[in-house]
Amino acid sequence: MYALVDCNNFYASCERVFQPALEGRPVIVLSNNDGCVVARSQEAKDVGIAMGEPFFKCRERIRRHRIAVRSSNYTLYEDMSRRVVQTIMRFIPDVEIYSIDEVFLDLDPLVGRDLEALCRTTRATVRQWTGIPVSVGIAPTKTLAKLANRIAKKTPGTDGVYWFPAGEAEQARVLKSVAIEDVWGIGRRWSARLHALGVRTALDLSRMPASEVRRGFNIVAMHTALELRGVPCQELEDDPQLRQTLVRSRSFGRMVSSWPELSEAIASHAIRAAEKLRHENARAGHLSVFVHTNRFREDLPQYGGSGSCELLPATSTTPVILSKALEIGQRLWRSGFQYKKAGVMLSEITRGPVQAGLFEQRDEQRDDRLMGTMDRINRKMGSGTLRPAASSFKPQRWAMAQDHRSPRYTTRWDELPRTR
DNA sequence: TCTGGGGTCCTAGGACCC
DNA sequence: TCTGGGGTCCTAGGACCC
Repeated sequence: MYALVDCNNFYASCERVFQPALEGRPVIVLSNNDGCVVARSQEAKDVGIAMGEPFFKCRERIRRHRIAVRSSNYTLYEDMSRRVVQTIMRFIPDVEIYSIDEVFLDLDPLVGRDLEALCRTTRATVRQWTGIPVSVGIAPTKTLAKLANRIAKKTPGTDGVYWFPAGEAEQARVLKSVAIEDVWGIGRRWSARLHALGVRTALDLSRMPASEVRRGFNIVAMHTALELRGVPCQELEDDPQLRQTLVRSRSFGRMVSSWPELSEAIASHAIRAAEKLRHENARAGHLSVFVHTNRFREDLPQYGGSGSCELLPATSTTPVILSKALEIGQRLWRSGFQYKKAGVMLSEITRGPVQAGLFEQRDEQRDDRLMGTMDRINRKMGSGTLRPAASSFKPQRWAMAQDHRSPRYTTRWDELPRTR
């Protein structure tokens, strides 16, 4: 048996924990750069603010409905997420952290106990200790736990916890109530194709022959269909694997065209990517860099490109990654374009011993000591205290717009919440 | 004027091997 | 008229997720 715990309107709920005056009011949270709406309180959903809607297109409705607007504050959300998981683990220790606001739980080791009561206690405690409301779905497969969670959220009588029923007739009734596009793993494209085949609900998909799903779509879709029938195809992944890629990229607050400005943006992404890599105790064997213009500005000339190189030996040393990223960036840069976005991607990520390069001159142990020292100083004195000169020292034109950010209440001494 | 960022997995096809 | 059989690796593109 699996449970899925999903935080309700997570980012909006985080904002409310520290500003209770927002309770009962519509709240939205914007993406990086204050570009799009990425989270909405129930009240904001009710007045028709869509997920992913560009901010500038809903300004009028925001004013009319007195919607509270926040820039995204990932420092706060990540810390709140950690607190929610820790609280859950007090009750149910076998967890898979699926996303910033979702956790799968393995209930099998607790069999014999009153699982529903346990889930209700967990839910109430998370609310009490962190302030975050969550919903819980319980079912024999992950796909059904997702579906059950959705029902827990939408059905007032469930009080936030829903157990997928055991009886066949009852199961069919529930599956029939879920539209195919609301099934986990079925996106827009596949929904359209399934509709064309007359498959409109979760029940319809569960009744399709597995071989037909396999042939018409792929093995992932087949697993989804089987899981809807109660056949588990995905296990709990409680041992986090090493990531495969690490990307740092941003749209610019304003477009830039000069190489010095573009290079600063690339430099800051390379620096942050290398830091993140070291934080995960890993190294990368491949680096790529991309830049592109604003695709929405059809009146302007468009250009985009990417380039890459091997990192041999695999490394997490900032100066190495930075200088190679800038070399690639310089090759990509063309004058006469207005750039909107740049990014750096690290891949072939490994941990542990690395294959040395035959002709490499660098002293890697010295590099590691230097980076370790730099990271420790930055941890103690504040991020960016020590940094390469290639990054900028002043707020720049390309810096991210973030006009509505709340304080980092839980991670900065000078931003602690105050009672008055 | 303003349009996010970060991930995973699968498949098909081409290049190459013996 | 008929033109082998069995593999691996890489990449691009397409799907999905939050």
